[in-house]
Amino acid sequence: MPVSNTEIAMLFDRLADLLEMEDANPFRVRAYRNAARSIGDYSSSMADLLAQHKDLSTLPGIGKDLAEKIRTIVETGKLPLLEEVEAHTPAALSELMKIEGLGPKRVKALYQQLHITSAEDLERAARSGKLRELKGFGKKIEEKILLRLEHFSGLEKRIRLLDAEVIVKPLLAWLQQTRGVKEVRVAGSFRRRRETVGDLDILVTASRGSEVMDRFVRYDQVKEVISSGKTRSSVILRTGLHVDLRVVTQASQGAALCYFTGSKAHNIAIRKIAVSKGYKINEYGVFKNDRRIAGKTEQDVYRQVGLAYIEPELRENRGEIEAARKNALPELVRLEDIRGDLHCHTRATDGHNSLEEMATAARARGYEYLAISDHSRHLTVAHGLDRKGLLSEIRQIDRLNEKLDDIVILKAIEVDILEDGTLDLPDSLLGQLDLVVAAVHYKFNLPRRKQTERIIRAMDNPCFNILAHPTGRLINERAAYEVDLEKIMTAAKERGCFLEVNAQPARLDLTDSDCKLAKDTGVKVAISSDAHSIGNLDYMRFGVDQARRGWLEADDILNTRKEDELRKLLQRH
DNA sequence: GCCGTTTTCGGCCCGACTGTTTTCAGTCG
Repeated sequence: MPVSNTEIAMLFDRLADLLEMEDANPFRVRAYRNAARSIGDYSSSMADLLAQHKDLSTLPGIGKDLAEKIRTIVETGKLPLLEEVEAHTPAALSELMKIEGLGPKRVKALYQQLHITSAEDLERAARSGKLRELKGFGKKIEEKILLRLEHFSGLEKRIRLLDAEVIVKPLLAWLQQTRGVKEVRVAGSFRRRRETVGDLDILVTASRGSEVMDRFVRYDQVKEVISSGKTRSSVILRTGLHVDLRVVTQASQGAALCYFTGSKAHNIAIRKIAVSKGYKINEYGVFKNDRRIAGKTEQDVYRQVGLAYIEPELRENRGEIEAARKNALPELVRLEDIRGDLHCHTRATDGHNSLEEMATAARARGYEYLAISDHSRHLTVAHGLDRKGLLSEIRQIDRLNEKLDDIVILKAIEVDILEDGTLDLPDSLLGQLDLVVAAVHYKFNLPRRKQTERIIRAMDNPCFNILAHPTGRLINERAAYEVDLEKIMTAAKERGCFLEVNAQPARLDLTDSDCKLAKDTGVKVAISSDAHSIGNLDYMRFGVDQARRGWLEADDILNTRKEDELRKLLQRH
């Protein structure tokens, strides 16, 4: 299997950790970290780019040296410089740096003076009171390290956006009730609508002397207070989620919101622009010679550095700044642009509600159409429909459509793509439907080329319209199957097919960068809830968020179309 | 190690909190 971008990024990140311990030039260290991030985020794999003879040094943060190192990694799986460094600085030290409170300097001291290379070594030394004797350490640090070690697994765990929403809601209500508090907002990756969040950044606008900090650390879900100051506090909740709270005054609100929304890479890029114009940006505003010239709103901050306003979902330093400078930012799709849902289930297979209940719920959301796409027979665990079952559902939908006059129920199916690329029901039957959603539900482990061929062969069938959850991944549960998405997107465009952004919070498949790839390829996508109950229809907003992160506009989305336009697009040529 | 609307050399984002210090280094975001 070719070396993945994630693996390359991990090697560079580890190299950065170890170099930091060796007191390497901090800017060189940063260059490796930037490269790791840039590569990890990139939508095409480095291996593919090299196979196509692309010049990697044109990628942001990648110069001649790093391009060559990437080539070596792809060709040999190894990074010689890292191996050289590991000869005198064990790779395991990079793991220790993940423990909160331990950075390069302290880890280096631990290694050089106490020969500690693992979490186990560290725990032993802390228990026997040896840590406090080191210079720069003390009793408190020793205690904290022991506390952190209890829950340290070495893996950073990010939780799904929906789970974060559930956790943050009561906390916001709790903070909102504090005297002197004007506004409470969640910033960070939560506001950028990333599919997972590692921690929560909450920004409170309050008058001076507000008690909000006291109240924050007294919240009954707080397990541990990490730090607590006048403007900034940090806690860990019982769920294990890390929450940072910052308090600012109204005059700084916009600058603070920018600052704490990030991403870090975006902020750094913005601040560099400010510096080149003779300004300084921090969380309190934009300053010229210590005089604040902007900061009340985010719009002010961007305007001051000569940029159009950038939506939070785009703030990843993936080209949005250049686009803002040229006034060429996309006009991102909004939830209100969505006219219907093209993938949902009923009780006929594994859904929880009846056809009529789903229709009523969709109408209540203002939709013009709803496609009922139950499973096909191969998916036995979901009681997939056979010929008879589907015909019965078609008749029921016809009858229901006669009764409804303000929403149209589209006849659809989520048909299995079989191993050989054929569809699970005969064309004569699929031809009677308004649209066909097709999906891979088994044989996830085919080699990349075979999986790609399987899906493209399925698209050759003129009944095929939309490829559901194109990579099959489940966030934090199951990796995507090996597939060449770029090839699939090109094939879909050529054949008049579409890809789905499945809006289930655990799927969000396509990913944000895949959405961008779809846009660049010119293939349109459907944002679909894949609802298995009436409540699930609201997952649509997560799909819209993901699409926005992928730069998609209303025009890039199939289900922003009116019914007649939608039907035209579903006609294969 | 990267990068260029002053630059191919000399810069590289900025502040808060903690603990161990007696004025600041380390870490974090």
